[in-house]
Amino acid sequence: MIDAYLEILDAFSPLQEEARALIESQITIKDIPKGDFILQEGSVCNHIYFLHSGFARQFYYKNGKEITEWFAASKEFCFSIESYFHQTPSKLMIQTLEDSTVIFLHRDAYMELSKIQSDLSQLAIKMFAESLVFSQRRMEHVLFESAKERYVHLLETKPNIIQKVPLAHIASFLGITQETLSRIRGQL
Amino acid sequence: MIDAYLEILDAFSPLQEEARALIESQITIKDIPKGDFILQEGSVCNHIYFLHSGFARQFYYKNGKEITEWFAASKEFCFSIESYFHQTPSKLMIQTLEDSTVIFLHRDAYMELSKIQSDLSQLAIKMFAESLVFSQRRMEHVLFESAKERYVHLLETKPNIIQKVPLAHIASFLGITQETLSRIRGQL
DNA sequence: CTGTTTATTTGATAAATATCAAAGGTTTTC
DNA sequence: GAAAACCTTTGATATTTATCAAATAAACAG
Repeated sequence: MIDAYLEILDAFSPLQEEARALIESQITIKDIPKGDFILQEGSVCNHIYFLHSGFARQFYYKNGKEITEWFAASKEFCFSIESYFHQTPSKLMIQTLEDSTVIFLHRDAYMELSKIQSDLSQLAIKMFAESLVFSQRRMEHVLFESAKERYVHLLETKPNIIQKVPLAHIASFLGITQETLSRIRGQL
Repeated sequence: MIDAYLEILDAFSPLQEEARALIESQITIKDIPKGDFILQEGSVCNHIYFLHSGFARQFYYKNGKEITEWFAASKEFCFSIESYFHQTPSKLMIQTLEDSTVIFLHRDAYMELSKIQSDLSQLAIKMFAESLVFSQRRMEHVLFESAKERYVHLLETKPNIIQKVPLAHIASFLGITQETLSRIRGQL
């Protein structure tokens, strides 16, 4: 399990033996049943989470409504960007939608180690850079595409999400109401 | 001029003498007259730009229309995230709106130095992390606020931009038409 | 199974914003 | 300082999406 994890990290940025050993020393693995929270509202996000298996949803409350920010599928990462970097209580919650196995990489330990092991700092740079590019692209979609185009785009790039997740969650992720999404579906 | 620049970097993440000297060895300074491009469409973004003085606009073409992505005021940074990280031709252009003095920090040199000098890698992590938080916040505004709320927010947080920049540029940044923005202004 | 909760669809209407067209204002330029 | 270029406002109308209300459909618990 840990090997697969290290391989995925290595694909972001190459890791030598020493870096791998340091990461291994700073992770914990937990089984989290369906419906439980990986990250709860109000607690500080002190880890980067990796879903070895399972599926999770990241969401928060805005004017009393649940807003889905994104999903994490098997072999993907998630964390609360703002809470992690600013060390503030998280508005974001991360909840499993299936029984999941999650690898926790501890922030402070990692930060310290990244100061003395450059493979680790290069990995962090690469991961945050990719998140930035992703965030940037999503912004373009939200600004310039209609609800229908955004839905079709999600359908094409992440069909598994649409199968697994209730329509209301997808609608809030797309920034539209569930009624509108239902009508869009009807047109396709 | 370089001292002020190093101070601003240092405020992101502390830099020792060695790190400062390495940065100093990798920067170039250029005066760029009003209307000239700091980054042209199609070229690869190989630097992080810092406006020592002046003012610039970042924009790209979408369906034949200019879309303003953001501005860089005096003492601020800019670059094309996607071109810089993926080393692809830039869709984004950065054009000065006033005579400007710009400090160029070279990417490859910086990346190499950051492998051997941890202050530099920590600085990169901090800067990209801040960009991520910023990008995240902007996403929330775009998803949940009306055109009017977004304009008021910009007015409150960056009044200088609204003074300096033609309405059409602000409208495209906000993701609305200039007619709508003009009507919003009329209501305030 | 069968009732109960939860998720999805449908309908009627309202609000926000875009689009197209044109009229006024400002600057810039020679 | 007049013409040209550019920027901003205004008006009429169309489109997209939200909102409120209700009807189905699907999933779930006992």
